[in-house]
Amino acid sequence: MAAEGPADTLTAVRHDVRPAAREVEAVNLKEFAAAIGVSPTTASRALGGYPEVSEATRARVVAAAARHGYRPNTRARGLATGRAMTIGHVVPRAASEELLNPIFTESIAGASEAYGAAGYALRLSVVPDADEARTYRELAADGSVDGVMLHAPRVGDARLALLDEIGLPFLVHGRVPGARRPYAWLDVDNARAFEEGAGLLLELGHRRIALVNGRESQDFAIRRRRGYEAALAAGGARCDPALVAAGDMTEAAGYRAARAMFGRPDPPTAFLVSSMISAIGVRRAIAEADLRMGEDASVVVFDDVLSYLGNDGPDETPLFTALRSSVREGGRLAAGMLIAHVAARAADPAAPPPTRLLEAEIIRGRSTGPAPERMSSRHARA
Amino acid sequence: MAAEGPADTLTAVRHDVRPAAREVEAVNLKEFAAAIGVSPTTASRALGGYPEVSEATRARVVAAAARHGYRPNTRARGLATGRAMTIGHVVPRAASEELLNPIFTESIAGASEAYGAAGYALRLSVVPDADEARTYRELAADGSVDGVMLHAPRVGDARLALLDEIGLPFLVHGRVPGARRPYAWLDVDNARAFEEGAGLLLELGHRRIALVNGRESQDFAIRRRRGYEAALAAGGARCDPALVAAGDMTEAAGYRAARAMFGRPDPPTAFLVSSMISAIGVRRAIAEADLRMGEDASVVVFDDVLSYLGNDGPDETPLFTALRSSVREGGRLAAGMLIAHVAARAADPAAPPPTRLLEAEIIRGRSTGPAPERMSSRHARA
DNA sequence: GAGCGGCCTCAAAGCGCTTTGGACGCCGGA
DNA sequence: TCCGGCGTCCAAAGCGCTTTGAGGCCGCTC
Repeated sequence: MAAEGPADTLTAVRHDVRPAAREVEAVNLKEFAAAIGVSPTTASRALGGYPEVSEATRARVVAAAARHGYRPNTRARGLATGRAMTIGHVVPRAASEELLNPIFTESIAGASEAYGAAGYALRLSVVPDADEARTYRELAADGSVDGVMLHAPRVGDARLALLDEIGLPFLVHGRVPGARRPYAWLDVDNARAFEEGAGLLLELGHRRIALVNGRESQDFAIRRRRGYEAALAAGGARCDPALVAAGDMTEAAGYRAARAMFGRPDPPTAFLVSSMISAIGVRRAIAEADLRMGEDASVVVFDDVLSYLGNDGPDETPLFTALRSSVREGGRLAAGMLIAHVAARAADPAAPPPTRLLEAEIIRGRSTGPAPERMSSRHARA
Repeated sequence: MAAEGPADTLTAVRHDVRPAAREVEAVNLKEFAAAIGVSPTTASRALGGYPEVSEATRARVVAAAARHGYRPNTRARGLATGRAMTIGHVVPRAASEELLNPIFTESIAGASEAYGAAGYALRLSVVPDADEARTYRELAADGSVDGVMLHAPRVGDARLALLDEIGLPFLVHGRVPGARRPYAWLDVDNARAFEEGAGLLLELGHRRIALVNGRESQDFAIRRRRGYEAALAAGGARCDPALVAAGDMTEAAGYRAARAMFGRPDPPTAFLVSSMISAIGVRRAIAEADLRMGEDASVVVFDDVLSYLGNDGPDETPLFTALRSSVREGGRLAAGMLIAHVAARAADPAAPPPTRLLEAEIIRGRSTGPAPERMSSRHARA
């Protein structure tokens, strides 16, 4: 069981590839069953939860397994059942270096938790960009995964067709605009969230509402703008292109966008911001313009709830008024759906792909307030 | 091969656990070999690169495999060879939520690249904190990994003893102070790096050098302080405890630490900072004190080269003078060492664990300059 | 007291691969 | 011409498990 077993003295190896020393390998079913005095069949069934064994026996076997530390060998089991009990996540290297990185990470962490709870494993591959398609093919060909999760969908994402072609079940965390066939996905209702956010600001009397968005090569950014526009239209507010920025979701970009808008003759009194990071930049611009956030300028932010990026103000109230939807929780839910989807497809290859739209929760923080009486500019308070 | 195979009409399933539909499964060795007119043995050997087949045959088989998209089934192969060809990374949930997160991610990404190149897979488990030990035991018991990588070592880390006990090969990315037995690790020479950094500042004439460090519950922080102290001692500079801060490596913490030091009667003229993020905070404090970085106050930073956190100044020169060591590259190297270690241990269970110390590279940026003539204080330039 | 479930065992057939021990054909050398 | 030897391939065992089919042994019920 431990490392001190007699060295196997593997002499005269014939090939390079050799069975590994047994060190890590644990007892096998036969030995385990013999040790507790049942047949391998019974032990297997007891552990597998099949109805053919009595409750008493099952309990005894399960207890013994826990005590002995016996677990059926994954590979043997997989070989027998035909299932890998593994979900793949493939991240192209370029993407792994982008700012999106924390989002990936967070989603994957959530998914991993869900897999663990369901007895699944997560296989992570960070691959050179050119190898992405090949990786999927290999994953399918050698049967090392039962399905894959797709992150950071792109417009007209080629991965969907590829995976359909090779018959590997998948689920997209996000949505793919322009997809040809139905596919499984889980997404946040970005349009609705931004519609609500803009609606809130309108209710507070704001008319000059800016949008500090992510790049529109990303599906969610497009949807967010649409929601924003819809709200403004519904509220009868004019939609000024000068108040819409789309760029990287960095502190610096948020700062620059907001500062530029403050420099205009008719500056915004409120901001709808696509990420917490950008919002910090917007806040900096507000402070620099000698305005007070929540009084002279309101901010509503979309908060992905990245775990190490809190939204806590000095007291209990959140700093920012936010549309909140946890990416990690999203990853967790997506994982559950994917597992179910894999099972459904195994039973019926024509099973329709599951989809789910999460609503962001709106929380009131200290960054929003009624629109200032008069259009405030950076000089208004002087 | 594709999804359109006739539905298997799996009727009257007896149990819940059922062989998955064959959709994803590819052709097997027997079929493949038959298709190209060789025996399974020959095909296997050709693909495996064994000397028993002629070059001509091998080429033919390999080409056919590429064309057919044939890859030996991972589980079957693993079962036969006794190797999982998989390395596990276990991340306790709490840790995954910490600020350390980006470091983890980056190291794992690097490792994944190396595994991929070596034909290994990475199995990632984010587990509830209480389940960490159990996870390792299970990983060993069901044979799903050949070894594990350890991140974020803690003082007297209990995982070493546990893994030794269950006989699972591992490698630590970092080092564990107070370890009882030799273990495999890869680490950056933090002491040397900070010694060099402080040395550079001393050479520039600085005597009041501050250290803005991470928490000393982390091994690297302790080593960094030691390096700093050693350099000061060697340079004959006094080591003022008021100029040493240890805390979270956040922008805010860096800012606060530097601001507090500037508020003292005898402020520092230079800073040695443990992370790029903190350095941004330090820079903010410098600006706020109406000083110029690189002139009135110098900064040397340890740069983990997180891919989405550049150190580029306006022109080609880096913004910060830095001790640079890429975490991602570290992960990559660590992965290679671990794979080799696993193989070595399989051949000889008593094989000594490999270790490696990486030297950080020092790069000159715009944040360092000669010590100001007179001790500058925030009022000196007024 | 025969019949019947319930629980369990045994034996065996795979899952798809690697690896061994042999066998087959073909070569050059004797 | 015959034979050893080499290059090549084959048949079969076995990795550890699940799953099936065929009973066997209980203790019940009727």
